[in-house]
Amino acid sequence: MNHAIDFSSEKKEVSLRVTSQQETRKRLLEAAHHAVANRGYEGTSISDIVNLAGFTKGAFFSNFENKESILLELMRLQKEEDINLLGKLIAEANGDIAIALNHYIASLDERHDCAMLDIELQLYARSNPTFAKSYHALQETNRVALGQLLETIFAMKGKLPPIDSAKLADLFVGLVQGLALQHQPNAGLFIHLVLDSLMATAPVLE
Amino acid sequence: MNHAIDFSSEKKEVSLRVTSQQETRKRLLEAAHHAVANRGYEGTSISDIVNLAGFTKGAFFSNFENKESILLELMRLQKEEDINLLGKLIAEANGDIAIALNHYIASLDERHDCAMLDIELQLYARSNPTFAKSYHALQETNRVALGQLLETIFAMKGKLPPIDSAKLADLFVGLVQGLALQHQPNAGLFIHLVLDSLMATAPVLE
Amino acid sequence: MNHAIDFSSEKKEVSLRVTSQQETRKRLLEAAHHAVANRGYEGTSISDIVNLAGFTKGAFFSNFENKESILLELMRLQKEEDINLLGKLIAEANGDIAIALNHYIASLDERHDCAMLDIELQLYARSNPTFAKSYHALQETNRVALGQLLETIFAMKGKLPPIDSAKLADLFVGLVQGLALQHQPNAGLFIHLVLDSLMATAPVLE
Amino acid sequence: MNHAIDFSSEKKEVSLRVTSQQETRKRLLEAAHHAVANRGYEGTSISDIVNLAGFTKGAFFSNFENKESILLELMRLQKEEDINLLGKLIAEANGDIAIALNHYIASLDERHDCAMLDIELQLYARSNPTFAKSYHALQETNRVALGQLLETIFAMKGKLPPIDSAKLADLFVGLVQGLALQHQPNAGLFIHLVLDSLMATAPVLE
DNA sequence: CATGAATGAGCCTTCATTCAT
DNA sequence: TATGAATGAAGGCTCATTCAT
Repeated sequence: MNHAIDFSSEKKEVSLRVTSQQETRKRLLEAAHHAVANRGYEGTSISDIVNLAGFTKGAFFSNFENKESILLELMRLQKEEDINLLGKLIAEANGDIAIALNHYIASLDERHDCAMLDIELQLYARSNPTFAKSYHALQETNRVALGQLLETIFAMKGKLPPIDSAKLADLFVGLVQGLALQHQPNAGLFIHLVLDSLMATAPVLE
Repeated sequence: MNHAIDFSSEKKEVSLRVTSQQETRKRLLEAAHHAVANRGYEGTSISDIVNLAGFTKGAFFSNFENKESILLELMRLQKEEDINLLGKLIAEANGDIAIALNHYIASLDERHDCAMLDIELQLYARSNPTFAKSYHALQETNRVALGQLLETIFAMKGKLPPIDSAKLADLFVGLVQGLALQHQPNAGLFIHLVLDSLMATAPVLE
Repeated sequence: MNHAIDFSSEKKEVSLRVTSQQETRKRLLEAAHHAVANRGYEGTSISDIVNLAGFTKGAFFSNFENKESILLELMRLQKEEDINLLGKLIAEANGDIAIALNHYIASLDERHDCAMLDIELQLYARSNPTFAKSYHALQETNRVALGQLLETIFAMKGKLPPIDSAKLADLFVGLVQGLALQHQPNAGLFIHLVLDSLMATAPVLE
Repeated sequence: MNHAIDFSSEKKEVSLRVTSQQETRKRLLEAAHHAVANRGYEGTSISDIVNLAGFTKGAFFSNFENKESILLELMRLQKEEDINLLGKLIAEANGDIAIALNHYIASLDERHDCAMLDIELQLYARSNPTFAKSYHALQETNRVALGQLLETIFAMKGKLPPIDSAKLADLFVGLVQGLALQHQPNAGLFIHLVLDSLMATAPVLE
């Protein structure tokens, strides 16, 4: 589920290859994801995106209304993917929720671009109330789901989270983003450490 | 030590007042600090800065070589201030290091602009290796100081940090930045919660 | 002979109906006529035209070589129609040429789009000598016909036009276009007023 | 009062010459006047204007907020000039109003660019209600002044205008613009012809 | 023939930077 | 030193045109 793209493909190959619009759109989104995660929204020009994707500017505007709209789309995909990933990991864990969490944390390291994109989305939301509204609405879904997952894990150990589960999710997300910002190589380890000690010191359930 | 500026001062007053070059420079830096923290580096134009400071573009280029150099200066001041603040709190705590930490955490909420600026500095470092080098060098000093402070606090409770003290500082800083990014109102509380549980579960010293 | 088009027809109906190429071409021309008359040549995009006509861009380029060529065609049709209208009115007037002129003037109000298109054609001719040549050639035919009509009318009142009949036509056309430009609601009245007073003060024939 | 500019000056000379901002603004306005009159508003790019004036695009935006605003300014100047010219001619005529009118008509031939600009302004007003409002407000002043002038001239011959004086002005302006559109070399003559015959056939005053 | 995605030139505009004052 | 007009390189976006389907 890593977003690193193989940008080795040449423009020539691209124009020879039959690219359906869906394919074009997907490639533009991938390129935008990569570029925005690495250079920021303002630091990424539409030229950057289309060059990375192997297209020209016109292709961008055939697929997106304007620069902001690709960020909105990126946000939707990102949040959707986040939620789906969490759901899938829980489902696959077959009841062993701890495994789901382990996998989720492990995936965070592999999805550094996603964390950076999320930071950019958050920053962009400052300057755009409409965008902020969409962002926070989607974020809320994720927050609740993650909160429930964490609460369940606490419960499995017979513990009650020390704070409201949604707030616990906030703390978790904050930690994840802050560590991503530092390119912290030990992010997963740190997160485990924090969660484990929070769990160890949490009050016993009932 | 809050960077909120009083922008109520009128341009007229400014030109009447004799503004030494030092004063001009300081005001430009304050304005830049505020603007960059709130709108990002790319989102802040030199016009924004000089308007906020009550000057014109010429004043900017009389005091700074270019746009990037004001960010470098901002970074130096920011890191210097961070280190000084920590030192001062420790000194003022009169041996009760825990109080120093409490004050430091309490100050984080009041210094949201600083946290946001730090995030911007971190992001800008991505695109500029020279800048990155300066940034990380200064950051390292802070990291070590903070690490030692944390280690001392653990020691006072007879505990050994579960990870290397510098890494503990990384974790701390990551958490602080991540929560700032969210405008998390419970940031201080969350940080205390994490530190307390880490301390509680840490191995006993010796 | 008004060019207002019924744009209520839906795209769906269009694609169900078998549209011969002639039909497609005609609809595109009508749409272009309307759009150019109301928004100007530069202000009308090919998208505007095809949307108005219920087609897509491909249809446009299947029927016209480029954007300019539809204007050329529009010009041909416009001038042809002008001439035919004049001829028809004269024929229908059954010898009473004054009635023909009255009808012609009355028709001007109904053909505001045509007058506006003519203005656009005239303006476009500035920037395109080839186009200008075609335009003026066709215009000349009309000018002569109109001049003869006016001369005949003067003659019926026993008068000689105060200026060369072709120039009289220029004056007439100028007045018509200038009033169209203003969306002058009294255009017909003004034209009659001018013609009548010119006729009243014209020298007696022979 | 002709707007034809000497564009022979080279860019080099310009940058050597001390150009005050007022001078720059004036040159840009002259260039825009010329370009818009000859190529239309849509057909004139900001590049065209600044090249003609011997500046770069940045100079344009240092002097005008955007492309539309230079047109607004052009309109103000144009209408102001129109009104002033009329006023001046009347004043200079020393009671012989007919001379004022003669001069006014004579000036029309020399101010072809102004007539063409006015046509562009009129056309642009179609697509911009705000602009249209300003335009028509200014136009109204001119219309009334011109109407009174015409009425006075009729009165001097002991005649009453056959239509309301403001409408007479509309007719006059319409004729002027229509003839300008054709680049009619005999415009002045035609206008005199029309006015004279209208006057000759007008009802006697009282 | 018609579709509509992609191209690419060109447009309006912003903004860091220069420089004469 | 501070001013602010002018520069010039990008950037976002539009649109006539092409072409595979």
